[in-house]
Amino acid sequence: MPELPEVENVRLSLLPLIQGKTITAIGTNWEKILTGGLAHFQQTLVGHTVTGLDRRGKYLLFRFDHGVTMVSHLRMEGKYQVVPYPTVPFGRFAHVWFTFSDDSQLRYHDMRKFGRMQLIATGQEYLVSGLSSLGPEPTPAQFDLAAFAAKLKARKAPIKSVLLDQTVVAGVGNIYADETLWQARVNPQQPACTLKKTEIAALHDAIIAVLAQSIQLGGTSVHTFVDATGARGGFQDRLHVYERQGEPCDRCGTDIVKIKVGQRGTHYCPKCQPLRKRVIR
DNA sequence: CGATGCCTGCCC
DNA sequence: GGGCAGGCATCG
Repeated sequence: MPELPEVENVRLSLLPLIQGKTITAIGTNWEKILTGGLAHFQQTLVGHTVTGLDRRGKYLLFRFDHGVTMVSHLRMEGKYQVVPYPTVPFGRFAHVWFTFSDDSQLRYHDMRKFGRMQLIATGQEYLVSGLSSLGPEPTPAQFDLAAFAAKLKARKAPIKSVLLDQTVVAGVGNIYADETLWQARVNPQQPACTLKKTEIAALHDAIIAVLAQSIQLGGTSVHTFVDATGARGGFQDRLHVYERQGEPCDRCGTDIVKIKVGQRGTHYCPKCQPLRKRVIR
């Protein structure tokens, strides 16, 4: 499912539904999602109150009143929902549920069971694998152009693969990698270390702009994404290349093509985003 | 680094 | 039945 803009919209929609609520029970039918096991979650969280909900990259950070944070990653298909009563029928893919003292219930749905939750002391989030080495948030204040350029210079891999590396910049996934490369007119297979200074700057700016615009529009619902209220996003109507193979490029009319880069489906315009072959002699 | 596993559904 | 799907950890 979700890349940074989708996770941010989950955060925005979910926070008002759970803030100030106290957990009275926790259940699961797929314990593997709960790192450390169900009993650990019950012992740590029951009787405690949600004070906030933060996000870092694609990770959600549920804050509790006793200095505990629940780190939650939705991976491909994870979704949160809040129902008013525990008696509301469970969907087939509800795998974890948190009951609150007002009888409402937070439910985690995950068709593919890839998502994971784990508990950590607030302030020690850097110990969680994935969060420990996460790159900067893609915002003007956090995402430094010179540092980005230095990271690209050190990598021979295709730029598309490097954008998916969360240690380079946090929150870009398969949709936004393709979209930001189209915006910056960079070929996804171009070795990262061969990008020109102007291309790096264009890509840096595109990452900031595209993700911010998608957050504003509620994220991208091209497959199944919905926020905590069940609302779809709006950015799927602004996609230029993702899953548009065979359709004309919005800039030049050339057919968008789909290839594989690092085992991931990759969409681009062969005319606007030409691959610069290394000049041999 | 690239490849594989984790899961289930869907589309060909 | 095979291949693919908004991701990441964990191998070699």
